[in-house]
Amino acid sequence: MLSLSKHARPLMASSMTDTVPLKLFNSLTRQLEPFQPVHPGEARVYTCGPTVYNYPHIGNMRAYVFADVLGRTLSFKGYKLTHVINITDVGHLTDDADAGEDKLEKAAAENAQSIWDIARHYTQAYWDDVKALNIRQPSQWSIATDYVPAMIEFAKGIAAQHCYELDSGLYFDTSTVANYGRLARANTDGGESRIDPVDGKRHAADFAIWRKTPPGETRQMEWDSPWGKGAPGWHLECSVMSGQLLGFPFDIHTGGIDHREIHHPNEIAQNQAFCHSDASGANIWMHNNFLVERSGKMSKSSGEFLRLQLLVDKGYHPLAYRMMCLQAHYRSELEFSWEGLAAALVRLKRLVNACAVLRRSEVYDETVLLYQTDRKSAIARLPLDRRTHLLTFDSVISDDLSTPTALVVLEATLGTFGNANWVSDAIVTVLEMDRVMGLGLLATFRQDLRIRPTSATITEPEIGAILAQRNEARAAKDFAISDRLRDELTANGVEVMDGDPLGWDWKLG
RNA sequence: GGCCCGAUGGCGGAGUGGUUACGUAGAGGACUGCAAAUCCUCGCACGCCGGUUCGAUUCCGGCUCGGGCCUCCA
Repeated sequence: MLSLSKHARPLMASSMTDTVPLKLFNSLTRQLEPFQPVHPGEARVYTCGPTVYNYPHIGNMRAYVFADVLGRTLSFKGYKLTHVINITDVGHLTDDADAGEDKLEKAAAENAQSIWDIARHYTQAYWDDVKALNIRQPSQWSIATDYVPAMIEFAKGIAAQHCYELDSGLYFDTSTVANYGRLARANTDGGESRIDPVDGKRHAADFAIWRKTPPGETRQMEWDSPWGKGAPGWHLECSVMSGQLLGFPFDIHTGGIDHREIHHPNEIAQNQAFCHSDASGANIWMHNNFLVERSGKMSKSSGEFLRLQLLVDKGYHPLAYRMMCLQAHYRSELEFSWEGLAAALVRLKRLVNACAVLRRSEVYDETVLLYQTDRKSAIARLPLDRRTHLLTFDSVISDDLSTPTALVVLEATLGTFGNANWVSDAIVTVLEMDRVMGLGLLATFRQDLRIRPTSATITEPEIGAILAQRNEARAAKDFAISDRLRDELTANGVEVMDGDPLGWDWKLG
């Protein structure tokens, strides 16, 4: 049992207007920093989104669960959140050199479809996963191809002072900005590259701002520009969309830790050039660590990879994966295993089970209504000792989004609501905490978590019929028949649970 | 070759200069016709070698192993 008092703040400071300061780890400084909004009372966040040339794997989705928890926390802390996630539907290369093939063009060629159809299809697949993981809709999805004219304007603005043109495109000279690569802490001079550099580049780290279509070729996605027909370099889009939609400087830029080394340093260089400033464009840069899998299934290039739908096919509710993500800190690597996913599902089931007691209360509807219409007064009505739990939760989540400990606080808090008179307090507390965790604890029923594995052959009506027969046999104390029927269900992957309102569940693994 | 990170119980994963979360799995008990579900209780760990210290899993150094980035990648 976690010691709640260890995290609790003195009640003296317990007015909800005086919340714990939010501290976040800034990759730029590699330390925790208090969140101080650029615009008072507001939080503007930009998240590097997916490239839609393939299905997202669950490792990709960890980044958006993280960004979601960040956004939810900012809302929880009372900031007016503007969150932008981009959809990259252009500008990814498959080859080593900057002049290589575009991943979308390649996918279109392999599938004999229009590149635009491919992008639409995988964008929808991504949005399906977003929804299934209870990731909140951002204020805006920015689609890269909608911003190509803006990208060209941006490039024109920095071209003279910071760029040079080669046959293959317009390149950014990284020596023209101060402290290039400081985010990555990379020594850009040392070492030998394993990659053949593009001929003519002034520095190995220089990158494409505009990629020209090779002479004689025509691409499905290409635009006219002062540097000829072609497509924008993929670093350009994030600078343009974040700057246009959030304004420089904005508060927080998030992405996977892989972006810390190349993409974000390049984005920062572009921002510096555009703003004529040494500032990076965002006050805080945050990076989530990877989901790792020992057999390397997390790499798309290896062919088969773990999709959220595969988890569902095997009988795991998507929120079990969200739970799995929340159990680890976003800056730690997280090891994926089916055993670990099963553990997360069981934990989620038990939490939902505990919350089901609250939902059956006669004060449930009115309490939820009160919370939804006037959240602040619903919280203000909590007795002081009850409100302390929320302060504890606040201090934990405000400590660089410590979701693993926040989960423990949530569970420990639920455990203290033993008295029937505290049900409405418990409901308000759970609603408030789940606002951040996003597990849908009071929106999900136990039966929602009972996902039919695709391998199951027996149908739900058949299960119901057998269970009815079994109950008859049990009533007649004919346990031989009763046990035979249960064995039959077990053989079909069904677990019978007599003392559980649900009655039965699919067996996993 | 360069840069960076990690190593905690069966598995996952927090955290800490001294009393070492939590989940899941496992054990015992309650309940059950018997199980399961549920509830209660309980084991189980800090990679190796040195150093600093009264005391190190926690700080420092070395080693081993693992991972990431250097090319698109969450």
